[in-house]
Amino acid sequence: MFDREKVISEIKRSGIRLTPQRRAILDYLASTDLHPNAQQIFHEVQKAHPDISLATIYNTLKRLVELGLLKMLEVEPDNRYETNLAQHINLICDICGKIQDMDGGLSINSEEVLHRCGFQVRDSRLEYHGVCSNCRKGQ
Amino acid sequence: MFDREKVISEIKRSGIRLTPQRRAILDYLASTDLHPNAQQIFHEVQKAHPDISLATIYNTLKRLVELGLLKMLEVEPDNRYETNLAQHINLICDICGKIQDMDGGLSINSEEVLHRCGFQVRDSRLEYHGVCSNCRKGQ
DNA sequence: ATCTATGCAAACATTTTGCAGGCTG
DNA sequence: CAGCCTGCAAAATGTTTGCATAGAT
Repeated sequence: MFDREKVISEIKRSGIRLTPQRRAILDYLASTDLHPNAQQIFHEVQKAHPDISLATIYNTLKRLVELGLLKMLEVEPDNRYETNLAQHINLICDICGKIQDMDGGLSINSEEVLHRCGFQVRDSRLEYHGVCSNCRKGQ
Repeated sequence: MFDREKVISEIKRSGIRLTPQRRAILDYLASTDLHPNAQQIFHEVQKAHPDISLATIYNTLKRLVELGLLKMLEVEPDNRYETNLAQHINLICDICGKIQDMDGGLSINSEEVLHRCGFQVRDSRLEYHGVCSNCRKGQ
């Protein structure tokens, strides 16, 4: 899901510094598929780095997104981060907010979009909103 | 794209009040496919209603979304609103922020998602991010 | 006449930024 | 040892809320 070693070597290659705080953030991201938000990452990383600040979390996440090593999901009430860079569909539960990945893509391809709309596709963002299996039980 | 008359009758049926401000907001939404944000709607409606407040814009938009008459696109830096309720893909330009619609959907259907992931799909949100035709010219 | 909607301003919450000092490479 | 990164706090910004009054039904 998130090859910590590969990401670290990519960071070194890019020239940005690998601090203990950034290592801890990467460790957490490599360990979860919860699509956490900044606060969750903050609380988790705080366990090992009690002095870390939220600003460092945000700065690091921004860098990782810029480097293309992390994807930010712009969902309410606050952004979530995912490490799965392969094309997939995010299943987002309207009840509990859980996000799970489902492999799959679109039938329409980039060339067709370029031809039909003159739009050059660089990235896709595919979401299904609904009710997850857990929340369906409770209803 | 947005049947103003149908939306108005739906509003009346639902019991929420149809004020001049709300009419003006609906008129603007029916007239554009710009996928405007709250500020743009505010500025546009201000032309006819100089005293309208941003809070009224937000309240009305929220009501319309709750009624299912409008869709909110959770994009940075601020949310956009779209009146096209049919299944389609939003083409979002990374350069200028323009959003255009492209008809089309996913090859995977709801029953398959339910079967594969136990997830009950209620809505989809499909976006392609890239560069629109206008911004491609300038590059 | 009732009760929701409005406008105003303050409140909120997430994210960003400025700065002095610390640590990576 | 140069310069990026950190933590802290303040700022910025989109959105929500509280309240008294106006207005739709």
